[in-house]
Amino acid sequence: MTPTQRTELNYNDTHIKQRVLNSAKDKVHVMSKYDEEQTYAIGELAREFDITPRSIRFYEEQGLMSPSRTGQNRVYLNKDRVRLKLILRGKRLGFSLAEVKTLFDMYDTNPNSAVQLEAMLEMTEQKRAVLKQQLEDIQMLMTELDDVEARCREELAELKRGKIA
Amino acid sequence: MTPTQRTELNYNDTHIKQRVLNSAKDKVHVMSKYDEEQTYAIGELAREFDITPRSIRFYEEQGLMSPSRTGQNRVYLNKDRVRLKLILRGKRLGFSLAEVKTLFDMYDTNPNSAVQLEAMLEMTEQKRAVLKQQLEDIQMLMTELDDVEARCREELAELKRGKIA
DNA sequence: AATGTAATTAACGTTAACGTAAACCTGTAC
DNA sequence: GTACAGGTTTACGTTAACGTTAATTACATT
Repeated sequence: MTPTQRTELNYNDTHIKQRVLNSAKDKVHVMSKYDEEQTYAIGELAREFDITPRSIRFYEEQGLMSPSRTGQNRVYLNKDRVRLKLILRGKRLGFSLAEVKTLFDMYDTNPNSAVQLEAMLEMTEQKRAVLKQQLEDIQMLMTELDDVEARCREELAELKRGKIA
Repeated sequence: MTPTQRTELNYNDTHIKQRVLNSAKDKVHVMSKYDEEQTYAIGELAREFDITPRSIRFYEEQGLMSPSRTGQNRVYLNKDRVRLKLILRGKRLGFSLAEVKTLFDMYDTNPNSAVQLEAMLEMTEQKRAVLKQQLEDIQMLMTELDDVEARCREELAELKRGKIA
């Protein structure tokens, strides 16, 4: 509903993902001054992603994020911000919050179990099928939009040439 | 949610449909044998598209379709079936029924007004933007799925070689 | 005549994803 | 000190898109 106003800043997340992956493993990680992480307040994130603080708190309540605290105030790190971004992307694709959560849970879980891995593979297969269907739908709708637009422009042209009016 | 268990038995109902059509007792129009349109009962459409009759009635209640009647029973023609298909496609793409309705309304409205045409063009532009965003999202998600899947397969292979377990 | 199958309207119930209001704390600006 | 901008929890309200009886009708088969 709200106008899309953000399409950039997608490439440098590769770093972040790396770090997420790493910091997941080594709990012994010692921070140097140079990788002191940036923090965000709930309002900042809300503004950045054009949602309300209420939504962010709701996602937490549903077990999709768990930011740290300063006293009783929530403090978000980069990994939280990435999570939020993933949540919103999932939503845009029509995933429910519950589905996003199970994806997160699988991703977070120790993947060194064959069962887990098999489950994960099955899940990705399913999603892939859904995505493929959506792609087809989108393409059909696009060409339909092309048609409609073409007809519109044509009729407009005729109107302007006074042929009808 | 319900497992798809029916894709056949759509052709041999023609008898029943014939009778339904005839008992409709055309007001003036006399049909030749060659332009008799196929008709569908609500249950048939429901089965074909794997939804419930309730949903179809709901779409009608929301002004998205207006099938004809035989007595108090709904009778669907091909155009209604097409409409239904469009509704479902819209839904798969994340459109609300209200949005689908406005699209239908615009499409149905006499397009010989410049205002209407301009509005239509604007609308298609907006939708196109949304679709473009969805395409990007889907592509990103696809490659992410690829990554996850690759990692899974790799770890599985290691497991089987007994390197870990 | 009785049974079964598919349809109908009417109306209340349900779930997801928040919105909204109330009542509260808390650090900084003036 | 006080105003205020931001944060907090708790809890009830809301909307979309149906689900789910219930009570009734009509046609077909046995």
